Amino acid sequence: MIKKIKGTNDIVENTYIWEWVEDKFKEVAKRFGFSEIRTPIFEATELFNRGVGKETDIVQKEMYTFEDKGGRSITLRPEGTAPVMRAFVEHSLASKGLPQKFFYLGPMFRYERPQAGRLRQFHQYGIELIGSSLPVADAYTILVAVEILKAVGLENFKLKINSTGCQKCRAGYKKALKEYYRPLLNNLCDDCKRRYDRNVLRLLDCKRDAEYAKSAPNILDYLCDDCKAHFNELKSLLDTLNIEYEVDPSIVRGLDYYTRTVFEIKYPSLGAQDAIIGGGRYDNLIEELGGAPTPSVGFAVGMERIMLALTSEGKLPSPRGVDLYVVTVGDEQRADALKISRELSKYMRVDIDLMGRKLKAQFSNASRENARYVLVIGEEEVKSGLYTLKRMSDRTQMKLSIDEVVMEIKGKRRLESFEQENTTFGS
RNA sequence: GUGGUUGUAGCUCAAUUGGUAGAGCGUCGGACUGUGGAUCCGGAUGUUGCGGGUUCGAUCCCCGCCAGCCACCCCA
Repeated sequence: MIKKIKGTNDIVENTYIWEWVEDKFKEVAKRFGFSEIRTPIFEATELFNRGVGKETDIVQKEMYTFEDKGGRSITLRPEGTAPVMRAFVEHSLASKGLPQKFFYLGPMFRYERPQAGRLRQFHQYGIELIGSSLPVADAYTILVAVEILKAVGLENFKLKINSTGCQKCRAGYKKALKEYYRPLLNNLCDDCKRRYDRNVLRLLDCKRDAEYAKSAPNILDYLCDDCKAHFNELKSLLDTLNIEYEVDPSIVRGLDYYTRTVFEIKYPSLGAQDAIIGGGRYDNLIEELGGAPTPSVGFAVGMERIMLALTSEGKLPSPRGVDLYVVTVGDEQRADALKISRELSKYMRVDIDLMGRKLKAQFSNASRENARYVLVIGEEEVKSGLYTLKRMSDRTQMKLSIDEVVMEIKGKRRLESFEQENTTFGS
């Protein structure tokens, strides 16, 4: 048997839940003035080297990179921001006026050891607010993130924010960090020893050496006046919105493009993979990709993790069945049933027996599919043009013309000519 | 990539110191000849994850691989 590739997933019985979540997300984003952007699933490798950063784990060890037949180095997108920014630059979208607000939704690829909530092909939903450096843009972005979680019914999440400063103040902070860690170097784990030279900031979120991080210098003490003012205003805007947050100086995030604001939303009961939303500000990214300097903010939501959170909270929607299941008494009515199904499918969701089952089995099938009504077609019905319609919830039956069937099911009005039988079968 | 753990029917799980598989649920059919979720009865389905090894004999022991899960790394 050929099986799915490690770290991938078939979404088969839960597609309706995915649709529901995706619809909520799209709806919220649109309500806040964002419109959808769709970029390719693969890009030139160089985009991520430059955009995400050569020293990040994503680029170092997690990318699905291959050479195509033309000898180009191609990479399956590991995240959504760099491609959106590439498209922004490529289509000169700045000329359409700023800000530009986009949302995206789709599969991302990272070569990692799979776990619950961590797949090699996973799905992210994200938004990008391009063009504004004001703290109100950060607040707006965080607001949308929170609204999205609320829209799907999630409440037990925690927002953590931090500022990583700009290039100016970060330089001073990095220096202070190095000084702090230098005497401790021998006690650090191997990874941290490596990080010391490559990216000192990363030392802060190491779980093994978390003790040292506690008393390390705090980035917030090193922010320049502009960055400090930016961060303070963001906090006061969040306060105004009554959005609860915790300032956590250990949040540095693994992508190199972040400047100033970074934030994470965690859902603590998920275990090790508890980050359901991650985002922040990237004021240098577009310039890095060859565009004019354009500040941006955004975030990404992990769809699989949202699903896990919804499941653990029991907030899953129930599947919607068909409105009407068409049933035939004998084989002779099959053609009529087909014609009637075609007609009624113009007005409602319809299903029909395709297995040649007996009447009883057809009814079982209708209930299993949560059909609201069953339309019985037998000899009498075909002859009279009045069909037996059964409302499954209370087993009420009535004899109706096709027009009347539509009106009953669509619930528009009740006709005088309805001939209620009120018969109940079975039980 | 590192460490640990698990892998039996579609699903959840059984199988006494190694003697070559069973239950519940589901599915299909019947009791019910034009009526569903209940009840009763009956049928079907497994190369016990894959490949080797030890053994007279392996679901059980050993090795390798694959996959899931947990933690690390890191992140959504």
